[in-house]
Amino acid sequence: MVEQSLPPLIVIVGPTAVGKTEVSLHLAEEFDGEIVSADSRLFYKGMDIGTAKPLLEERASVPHHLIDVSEPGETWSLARFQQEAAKAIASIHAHGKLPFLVGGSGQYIHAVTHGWMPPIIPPNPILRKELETQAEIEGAERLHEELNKLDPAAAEKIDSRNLRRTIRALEVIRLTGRKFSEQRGRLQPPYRLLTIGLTRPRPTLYSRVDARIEAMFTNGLLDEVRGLLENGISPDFPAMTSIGYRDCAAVLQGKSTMEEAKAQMRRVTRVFIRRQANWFKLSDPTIHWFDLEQTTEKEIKSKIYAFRDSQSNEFDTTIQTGE
RNA sequence: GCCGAGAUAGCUCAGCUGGUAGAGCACGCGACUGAAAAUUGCGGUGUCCCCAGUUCGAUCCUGGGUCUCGGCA
Repeated sequence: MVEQSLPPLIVIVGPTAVGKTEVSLHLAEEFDGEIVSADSRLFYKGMDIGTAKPLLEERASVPHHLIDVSEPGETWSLARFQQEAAKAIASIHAHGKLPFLVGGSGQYIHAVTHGWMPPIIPPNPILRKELETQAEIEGAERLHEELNKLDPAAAEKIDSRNLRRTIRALEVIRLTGRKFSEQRGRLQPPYRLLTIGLTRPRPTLYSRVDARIEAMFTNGLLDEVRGLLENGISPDFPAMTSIGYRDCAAVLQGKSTMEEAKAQMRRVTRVFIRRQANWFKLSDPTIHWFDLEQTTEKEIKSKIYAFRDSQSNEFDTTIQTGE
């Protein structure tokens, strides 16, 4: 059996503020594991409070990967994450440890667990800017029509006003001369997977978020943002689209109040939680869900023990499921 | 107590000369293959404060009541 030779990977997913950090730390300790972060906001140095980054003390007990690995001015991407994550996982396997891929960035997790092979065309900022300008003048729909002529299959899958995705598709087509829809590949992931989903009832999640936002401010979120701005981190950088940072920048500039910032953060975080649920669905048969309001870590651990000792793919339905 | 304004979706409010109602936000559901904590599509919701009257028909007009807000006492 080919599958039996595949190295194991534990994936831990769930919405923001569900408690992934705490649980995954305990699990990694229990199983002598290391954590690979699958969170698009934890790469950046100096963005700690607003991103709810695991504390240094927490990271001391278990090795962490892909946290604090770049400056806030850098732009990450799906492909870069995929490569870095694969590297980190491989090195963990190489020294005989169990890797835990932990995070809430749905697209990034999927890329790993579903073996996505995005088109190999890197972003072209100049072309993107050009297309953005064109969209401003002629409207996003016009670009979408253009895409529809070049690649109807891609256009059908992208909402006509979704400029981001329309531009990416056009970018790939222009730079390769081939259709975008024909350049998205998919392989079997090279791991034996166990995906664990952590959840809590929405109302609980929402009130945890509210409490967390309050704590962020007491812990100095405004100072953190002030520091970033003073270091020349422009609010335009992708890293600054992290929830709360621009809101805090507005407070610092006297454009809004702290209460307004908090309220905005509460709203946006709730919307974020709902969007995350689109990637991690309770109905997904490949995810083993645990409601942290009513399960103990012991139950999760025994699931992982069973997985680790079984050596088979019985836990992993990803392989069988086509889509 | 008097005068004025108001009472419509969970919230803030819109509703032309009477034909049982709508926008934003919230909330729910979806898409996502090198910017993803990004970007984006779809959706439901209502004793139109209560009672009576006029009318073929009242959220809208008339009378009464209740409550809220402001001003004056």
